[in-house]
Amino acid sequence: MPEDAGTAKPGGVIAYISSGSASSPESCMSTSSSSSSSYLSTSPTPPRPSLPSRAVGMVVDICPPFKNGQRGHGVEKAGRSSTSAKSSITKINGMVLLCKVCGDVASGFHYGVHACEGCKGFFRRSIQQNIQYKKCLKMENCTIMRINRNRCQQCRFKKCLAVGMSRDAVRFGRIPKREKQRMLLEMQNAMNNMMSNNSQLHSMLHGHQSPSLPMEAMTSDSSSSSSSSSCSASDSPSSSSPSSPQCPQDSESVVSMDTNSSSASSCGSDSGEDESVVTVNRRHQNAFAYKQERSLRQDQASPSPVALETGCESRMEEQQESWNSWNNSAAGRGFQHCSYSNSQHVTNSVYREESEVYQQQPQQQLNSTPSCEPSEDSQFNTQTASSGYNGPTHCVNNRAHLVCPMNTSPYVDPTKPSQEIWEEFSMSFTPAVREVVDFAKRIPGFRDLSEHDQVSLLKAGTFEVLMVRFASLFNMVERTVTFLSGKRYNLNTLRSLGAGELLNSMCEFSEKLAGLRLDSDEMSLFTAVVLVSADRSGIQDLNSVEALQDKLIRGLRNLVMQNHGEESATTFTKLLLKLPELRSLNNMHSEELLSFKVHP
Amino acid sequence: MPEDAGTAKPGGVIAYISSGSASSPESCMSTSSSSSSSYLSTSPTPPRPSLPSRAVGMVVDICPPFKNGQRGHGVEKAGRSSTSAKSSITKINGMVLLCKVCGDVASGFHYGVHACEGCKGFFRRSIQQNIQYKKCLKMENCTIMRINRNRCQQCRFKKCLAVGMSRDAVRFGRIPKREKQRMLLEMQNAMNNMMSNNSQLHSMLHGHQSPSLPMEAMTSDSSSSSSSSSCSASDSPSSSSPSSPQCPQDSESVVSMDTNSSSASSCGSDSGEDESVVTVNRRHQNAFAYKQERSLRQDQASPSPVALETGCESRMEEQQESWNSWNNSAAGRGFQHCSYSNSQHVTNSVYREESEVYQQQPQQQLNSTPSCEPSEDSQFNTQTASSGYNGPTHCVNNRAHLVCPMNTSPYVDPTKPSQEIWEEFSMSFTPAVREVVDFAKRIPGFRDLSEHDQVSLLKAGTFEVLMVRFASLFNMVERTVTFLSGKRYNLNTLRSLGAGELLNSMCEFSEKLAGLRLDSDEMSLFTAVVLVSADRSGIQDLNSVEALQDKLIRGLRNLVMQNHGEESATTFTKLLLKLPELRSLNNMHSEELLSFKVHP
DNA sequence: GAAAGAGGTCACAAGGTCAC
DNA sequence: GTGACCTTGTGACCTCTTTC
Ligand SMILES: [Zn+2]
Ligand SMILES: [Zn+2]
Ligand SMILES: [Zn+2]
Ligand SMILES: [Zn+2]
Repeated sequence: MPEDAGTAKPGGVIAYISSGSASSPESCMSTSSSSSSSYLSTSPTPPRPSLPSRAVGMVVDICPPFKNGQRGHGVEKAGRSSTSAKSSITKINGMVLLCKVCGDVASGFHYGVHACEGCKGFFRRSIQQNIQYKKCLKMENCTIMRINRNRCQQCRFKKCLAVGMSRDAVRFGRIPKREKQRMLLEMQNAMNNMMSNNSQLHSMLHGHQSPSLPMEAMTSDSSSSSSSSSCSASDSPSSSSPSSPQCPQDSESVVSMDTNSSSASSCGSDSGEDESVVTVNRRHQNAFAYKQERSLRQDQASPSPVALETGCESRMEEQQESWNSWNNSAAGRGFQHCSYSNSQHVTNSVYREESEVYQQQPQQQLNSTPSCEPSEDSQFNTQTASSGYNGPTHCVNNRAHLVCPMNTSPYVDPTKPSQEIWEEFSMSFTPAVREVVDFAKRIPGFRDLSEHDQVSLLKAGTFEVLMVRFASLFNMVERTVTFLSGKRYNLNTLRSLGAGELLNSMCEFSEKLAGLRLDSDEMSLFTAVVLVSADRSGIQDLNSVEALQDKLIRGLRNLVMQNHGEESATTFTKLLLKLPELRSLNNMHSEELLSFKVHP
Repeated sequence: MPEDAGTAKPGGVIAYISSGSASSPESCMSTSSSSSSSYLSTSPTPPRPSLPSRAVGMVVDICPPFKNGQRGHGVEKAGRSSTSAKSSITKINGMVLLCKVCGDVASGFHYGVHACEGCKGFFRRSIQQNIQYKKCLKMENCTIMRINRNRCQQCRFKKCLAVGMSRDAVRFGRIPKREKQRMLLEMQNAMNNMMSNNSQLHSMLHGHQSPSLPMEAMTSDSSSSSSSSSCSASDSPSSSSPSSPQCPQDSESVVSMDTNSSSASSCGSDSGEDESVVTVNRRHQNAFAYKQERSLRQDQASPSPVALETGCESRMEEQQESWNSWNNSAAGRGFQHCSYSNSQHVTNSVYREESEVYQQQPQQQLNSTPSCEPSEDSQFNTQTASSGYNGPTHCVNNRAHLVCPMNTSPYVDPTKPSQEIWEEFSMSFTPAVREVVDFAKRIPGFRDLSEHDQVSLLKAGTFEVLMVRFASLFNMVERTVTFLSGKRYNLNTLRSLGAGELLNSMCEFSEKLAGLRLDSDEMSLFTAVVLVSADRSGIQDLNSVEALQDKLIRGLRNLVMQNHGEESATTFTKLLLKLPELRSLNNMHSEELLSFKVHP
């Protein structure tokens, strides 16, 4: 049903504002729009400038019981006069109202109907000047949607009338309270129905950003009649052409894709100077809290700020430190996801597999030597929090950032508050971090470094160690990535969820590393080398670190020389060359993490 | 991508319009460049009729925020109504937008993309009549530029689609404020990218000179409008207010070499945005705040290119290309400039010196051999900072960022507009970058890589190469650093000027590198290895790069084995271990550079 | 007074035109 | 065909009016 967007009947629709979406109010719009458009035609995403970003999380349709002529809804407008002056959007209790004519975000109740500024203006002009529009070039039944509303004036006007716009349907003045109340109830009802009826859809909706889309799909209104067909043929001369390029996969296009999506939105709201990551997190939460216009549920007092606080307490310090280092990375560039909306989405169930994979493969690697081996299963099977979320959504959501194998799943429930997501992620990877710390402790000589330097190395090197240690999660033969939950996901799926260049680089790296065919001892030693070769800024006793590095490297060389026969020299060299690659991955990773934090 | 901004994501190019007289002489360094037109394009640059004479010089970025609450428009069209009015040119805040398809001056946002009248018309015709163009005579990958856009319709149309033109992406009506805001930010971002040293690599590869000088662009703007308006208040606590010069003294401010970002202040212009400032605490000391903005999907895919119409008229066809690629970088962040006005300070003019020094000395070095030893002569009179600079103070000036040996002097005249400072810096290091490019071209096999990959490697590796090549500028025995001007500065002096951890790390690195006692051949080969070992994200043909790396490494190993007797193995290993260190330095450097850009 | 919509305004873009 | 101009809308904002 959603698929054939064609049928749209934007009826009273409601879009829910999910606070979760982007911390920054504005930013979000981007993603959503793309996704939305796409489902329709493959066509490129039409920009949705007008939609205030914070809008939308999901859209719900409401079908207002009364037909237009009626008045009344309780509503609030995003004050434009207000400081921030978001554009004026009409919402009710956090739900965004959509234009009944075209599905764009409504700016109010105009001429008896919730309509967008465009349709309002169009209608005004139409009636003021009594314009006779040129005849429709098609069958006089064009579907009117935001992206194509200007293509056929006759049909647009017709639609305006059809949905009830009329000069005498105007309602002036403030909305009576009763009216408002009633409306609210109605909406809530509608929402509930939807949710219960179609949970799947619901989750998909949550994944979407664009309001209009979904709703159209679901709109059950019988009313409009016209609809459907439209999109297709007529409009789309475009579809044929423009559309296609959209989902290009060639490198070039990929680039652009990223870009597109990444439009920057500014986020700096405040001045904070040097605050630690912790603070950052806190801020985000606040931001969210602020935004959560709707969800009642998440209001709980401020949750614990830092992700790390979640599970384990022991050794937190160090871990915390390492987090900091990750977080500190350079600039975060917003990275993006392209939404290939249309593409088929696969439910991941298909890829669902046993988790043994994860547990075993990797295990061996660090094991042999000093390794840590987490207590098998339990540790890694952290939560299932997400389990409930089946959302097969193809729709890329903002949080795609967390498409990380250290997470339990690449899918994110958009309805979840950001901090919760982070916490889960944190819980998921924390055991691994601890593993690294334990591993480090077992590296002969590591404990002899000053505590400060141990911490510094861990901070700088944890990611790199994890990368090596979990390289086997990236299976380039099957083109899948195994997450900590044990599930495997296809690369393409992950990409469609927002994974970008970092994923590619990691795969690249893993493949090459695997190609060196190290045995477990070598791998352990190499991992140790990786750790002590981590970025040294901040190290106090450089010589000691260097000495340790030297020692380990010699050991590694001997080991390699011993095991790899003729290729030994080459293999050793190649191993060393993995170090700068790891450093690069580390940087990319840091940026993305940071990016997530900035824009959860 | 990780490293510097330069990565690829289509962004927009920006050019600054310095209307009127080609006043800024300096900026025109491009002029000279133009003369050295590319060997590529044989034909002289065609005049640019359509472009208002003041056309572009280089592209760069942009600027300062205009005030918003006001009516000020971010985007203005050159009045067409006015008599002379050349065609309508869309500019934002003084920056000309360039056509995303061909690079000509854009006349507006057409079909979802900033495009020129030509491309707009072409696209319209194409979709209206659903024209099937004749097949491309070449490889269907013609580069579309203003001068040749009519040569291959198929490719032109393809490019149109590729950049996102589509009927579905049409945007009518006035540009939403937030949209404008966003564009501005993007431009800023683009500018920042440009600023990054990698910039003009592409053209250099072609033998061109870099078009521009970075930032003049922002100049006027900043001055004109109150610009950074917002910086103010909330955001940046202290430093921001231009009027009140401050001299931050906190230890924090003293951080990095290039940057001293500490007092970063974000200038979020308006509250409405969903901006959030993230403050990151990096490596203990350096704290900088930056705002990252990312919108998931914005409408127009990437920011549109803009051209600065400076006075100089060099044309940028090809350069445009490179710009595009640079700008493509991740769009995610939006930076703002805050004008810091610092107080006291001295014009560095005093320190200005001939550049011959740089030009010659260094020159030889990479040519045959790598090392450079600036020292020696009289040229290098170690001059102490104190000389003309009255405030050797510990008072770190905000711009301490540019305390970089690639500059001519660590002192910065605070009264100088930020862009001018950058320009000078740019002029200072550009030759060195060119040197790197030339060096790269001479690496056997490098030219066999695809152009894209050559550029990618250069983008990622230029800093690292420079670091190796100029390592000798760091004299750890005497504890001095020789700047490109030939002058030497004491480490402590530099620290007092704001250099921080990066400087330490660089010294560290240089010392260790020197300890390996490589001869010039080894150094050259090592430098080549460094380049081909640069971060590979974005590389298209990984295998080729790897093969080249392999070849060079073997060569290096042989050479080392031959020269270093017993220590050879160790030396070689140590050399390889320098690679990750370089990567780290590169990251730190990028961050600081970025930081400078963010908070000049 | 505050909220909320009708109408007005005018920055901007789609399309059409017609010398090249 | 091209693309500089022109004409005709469009729609983001704003002001003015009505209603609570
Ligand atoms: Zn509408
Ligand atoms: Zn129609
Ligand atoms: Zn063009
Ligand atoms: Zn062609």
